[in-house]
Amino acid sequence: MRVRFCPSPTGTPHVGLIRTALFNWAHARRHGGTLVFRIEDTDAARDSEESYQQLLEAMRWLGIDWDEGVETGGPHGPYRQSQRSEIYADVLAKLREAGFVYESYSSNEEVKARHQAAGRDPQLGYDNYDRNLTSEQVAAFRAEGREPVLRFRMPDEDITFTDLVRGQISFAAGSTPDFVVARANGQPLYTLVNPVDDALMEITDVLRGEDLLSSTPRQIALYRALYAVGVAQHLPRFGHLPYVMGEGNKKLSKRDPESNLFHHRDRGFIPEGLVNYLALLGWSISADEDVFTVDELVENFDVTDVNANPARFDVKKAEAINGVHIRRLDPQDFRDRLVPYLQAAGLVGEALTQRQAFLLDGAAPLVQERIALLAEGADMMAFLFRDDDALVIEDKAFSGIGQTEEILSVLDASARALEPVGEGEWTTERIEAALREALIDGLGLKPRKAFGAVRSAVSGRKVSPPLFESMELLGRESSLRRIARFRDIAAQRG
RNA sequence: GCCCCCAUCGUCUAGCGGCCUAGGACACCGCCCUUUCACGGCGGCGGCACGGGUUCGAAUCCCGUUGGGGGUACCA
Repeated sequence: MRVRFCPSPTGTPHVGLIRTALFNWAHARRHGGTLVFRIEDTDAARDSEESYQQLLEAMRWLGIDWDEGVETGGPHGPYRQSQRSEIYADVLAKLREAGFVYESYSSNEEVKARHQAAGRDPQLGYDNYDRNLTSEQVAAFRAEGREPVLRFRMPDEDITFTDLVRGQISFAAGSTPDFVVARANGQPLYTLVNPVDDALMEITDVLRGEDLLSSTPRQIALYRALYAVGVAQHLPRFGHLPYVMGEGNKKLSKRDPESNLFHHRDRGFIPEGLVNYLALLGWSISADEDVFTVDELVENFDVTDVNANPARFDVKKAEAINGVHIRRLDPQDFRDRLVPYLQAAGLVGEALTQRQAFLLDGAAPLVQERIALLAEGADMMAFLFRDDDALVIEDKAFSGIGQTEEILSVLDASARALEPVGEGEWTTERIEAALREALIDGLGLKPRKAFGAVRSAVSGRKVSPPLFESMELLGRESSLRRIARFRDIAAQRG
């Protein structure tokens, strides 16, 4: 089995595209097949090197590896279509010689005019007019300086195939007009190049987006012609994967940030989580479980189980799945993965200082259970990395912790209780005991209220990692200092 | 217009003629746990688009309707 993923490098990687890559990969891996990674850059106006690099980055980040193709090479290279011009010219010559392809001089306007003159719907596509031009007509067009495109002559027969995900699909003879395979300047188009390379690279299974479903009859007809001229050995199987939708009933747009794979990475999705979620778009591993590993995906994936209907990308669910995978991470691994997010947030530099490493080591286990995205984790522990006096106190930190008077008394009692706790005994247990005695027993407060003010003082927020643990990490001096500072701010606030 | 695809809770799905008074997950709403937020546990809300067939029996098969999507390029 030989499978391929062949994106054209336009724009930043779209989650729908990556899902296609993932399914192709899973399909190949499941059956011990070969995955070919080819780049379809035949449209110089739209393709970019940057996009190509992003494609590589996306694949590597998610662990979608390929056996043959760009960067890795293989027996059927080159794998960038922009470097395969001679091959296409050669195939085109064979096709012309065998009469499968002909010169077409009609402009769109002329086609439309002919439809109108004949009383047909002008919206109809190409009318196959140039199929049998006489040599005089050709000479006349040439004399006008017109350059012909090359069209493929569609056979006059129904085309039926069995789609791996949709079952049997038929297109009636005549429903697909002759199509252009090469521009007037000789440049071959996707319509030619895609099946030609699939044939040359001996692809057996074509898994692609639903948007290409209606071009399949052209593909199959061309394949038969390629077979006739000795370029193709056999027709591949086709499977058309459903769309990934956005809000409403629209295909997830490239302009929608959610369509951007890297947007999700930046927010803190981990490959394990995103792969899991992406696989859930159109496929499921079982009736009552939807969290699984890549290995489980490979073990269980079957294209014929893929749903034919489009799936909406649900960020909430994606995050929930990601959260489960984050919790499954080995603590050390989780800690390490947080670093880039701490850096992106400007909380730490290129290399961690000893103090920063200490804080991260201590805080990572505290946040691992409570987040769904890595960026959330960095954000939640941000207060530890700030200077005491630079800590931002959020407005919300004042809500739900009582009136000013009450806040001050809680803070004063806390400070009094904590002062006697020495540097050497500054542990979670001692801090909790001291605070409980002073606030719960002493002031008779409910825990919820009692620790709220201290939390706000220490973290500047209403929500934080566990308080006593956080204070131990922060240290005695910082903790007391923050309590004092918050007291001042609260007093001033009135 | 024409061609093609699709149709189960709000969302992703299980279901391939009886196991379905339709199962799970996310979201949402309660409750429990609890130093906040989470996690975890328990419970709730909520769906087979419609109409005809076929069959002893239909979410499942067939036809139609409606609705959605895609194609109809010298883009891929």
